[in-house]
Amino acid sequence: MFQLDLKSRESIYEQIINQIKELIVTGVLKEGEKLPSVRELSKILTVNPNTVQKSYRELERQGYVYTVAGLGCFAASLSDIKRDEAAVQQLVETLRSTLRQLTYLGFAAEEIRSLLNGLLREDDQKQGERKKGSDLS
Amino acid sequence: MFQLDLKSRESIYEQIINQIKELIVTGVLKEGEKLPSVRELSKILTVNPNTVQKSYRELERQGYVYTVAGLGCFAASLSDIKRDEAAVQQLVETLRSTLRQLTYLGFAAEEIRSLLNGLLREDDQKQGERKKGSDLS
Amino acid sequence: MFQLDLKSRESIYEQIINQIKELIVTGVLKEGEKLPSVRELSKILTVNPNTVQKSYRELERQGYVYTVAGLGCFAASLSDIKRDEAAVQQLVETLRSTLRQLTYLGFAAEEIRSLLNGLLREDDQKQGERKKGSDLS
Amino acid sequence: MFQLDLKSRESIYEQIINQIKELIVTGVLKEGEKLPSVRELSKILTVNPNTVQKSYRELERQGYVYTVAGLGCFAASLSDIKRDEAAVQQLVETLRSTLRQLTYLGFAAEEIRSLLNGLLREDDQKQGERKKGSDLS
DNA sequence: GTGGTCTAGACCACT
DNA sequence: GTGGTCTAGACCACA
Repeated sequence: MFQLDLKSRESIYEQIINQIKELIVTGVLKEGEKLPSVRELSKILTVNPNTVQKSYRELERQGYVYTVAGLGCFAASLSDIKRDEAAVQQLVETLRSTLRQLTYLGFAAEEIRSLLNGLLREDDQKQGERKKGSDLS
Repeated sequence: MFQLDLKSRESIYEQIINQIKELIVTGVLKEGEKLPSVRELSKILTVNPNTVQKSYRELERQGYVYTVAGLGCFAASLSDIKRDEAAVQQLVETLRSTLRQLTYLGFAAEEIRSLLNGLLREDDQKQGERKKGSDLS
Repeated sequence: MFQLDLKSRESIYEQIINQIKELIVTGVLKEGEKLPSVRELSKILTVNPNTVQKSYRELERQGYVYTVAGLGCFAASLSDIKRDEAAVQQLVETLRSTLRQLTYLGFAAEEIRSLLNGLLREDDQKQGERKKGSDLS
Repeated sequence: MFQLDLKSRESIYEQIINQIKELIVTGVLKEGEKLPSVRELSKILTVNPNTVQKSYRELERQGYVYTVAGLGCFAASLSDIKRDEAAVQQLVETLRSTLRQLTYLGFAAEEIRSLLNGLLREDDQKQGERKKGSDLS
């Protein structure tokens, strides 16, 4: 279910967050479904419960899950996910910066475009979209 | 010359690196031109000299500048910039992750494509390219 | 009869307590009327019987209901409700804190006053008071 | 500078958050001013550094402070404070619930109104407002 | 059993 | 020095 990479520069709790987001967004974890308990998941991943806890709290803050003390943590409805404008802006800023770094490294505009198209196609497949994603234009 | 944002999540030395890279790649700092000394720049930015030092070291490692002991630090030729494969891989990974985050937030493939096209156009203009960049496809 | 919100931050047993208090204070549950048994209510709400049990105990402690062994739990007279000074102090403290939070968020005194007047009017209506509640002054 | 009440039902990190909010909103901590470091404050309060850390992170998330790794934590501009709609809604819900509890305890509408007016006057004084706060109407 | 909070350490990158 | 992350425990209230 989970794949942690301890060597990654992404911190453990961020990896947990992202993997759970993926499970929820792709519909593997359906609305109302219970997530493993903090202690369970911490054992599965052989990480400290506090680390899992931190991930769950952040997921709740962003609206991906809701928590009932004494019962557990449950997947929220996709419509509950908060499209926090500040968060979006930060992602866009990251994109902008990363793209710039690539041009600094000598990538031509064409190379970047084909690279991005590759990445977008990956995503399309992962989302299991039937309709073919249109090209950037 | 410089705009540091202390409130940014990006560390100070990274901001310095990126801004100098920008100056070099856009041709504002021409090949062989001298950069301000570590002490000068640290005063200008009211930043710890160690921080500037670290930035210069990293810039040299990546081939953007070269250092002549006793003389200072100079902009290198654009052709000297090392296209470090590891660095590229990391950037691609960042792109992949960021794009995924956007889909988690409910952005449709269409929205992301148009967002990226916008960012690429920005870059095109910044690079001062005459020919219009083609769209992603 | 009951509306539990599992996603609420309020614990389940508190929600039960408050909803029963509401039924009693508004006269829906009249003096001497029997409440559903712990088991019944726990089934209705699909909640752990211990949770309902805890709510009933607390309601009894506060004088809202009385229990007759072997018969069940009954709504008490409104005059039996204990105006527990400690509880009142705690509620006042909560009010104080909440109002302060609002000022921290930049709410002007005016805004808070009009907000409160709105809430008080809601209450007036719920209580079915004929005479119009006077404004805060 | 700080007054922690270990016996309070409010958790330690929440108390820290609220006291710092107060210092910032009342202008005791001015924009750009440095807060005590996590370790410093933890020693002053004889609490664990992690507890202070948790408070600082939450304050940053809400826009009250900004953080520069390696430098410290600084008071943000009052205009940066995020008036998160969800947070406001929750506060209003708390108010509504608390007011209802009071009526359950037998408080008449008039009693509650005079209680609230008392609390609002406290706030007015604390804010050091010159102009007399108008009454609720 | 569950999550929530807290302590007491440790290591890392950045200034 | 600073904040950020993580581990290894503990205690509490709630279900």
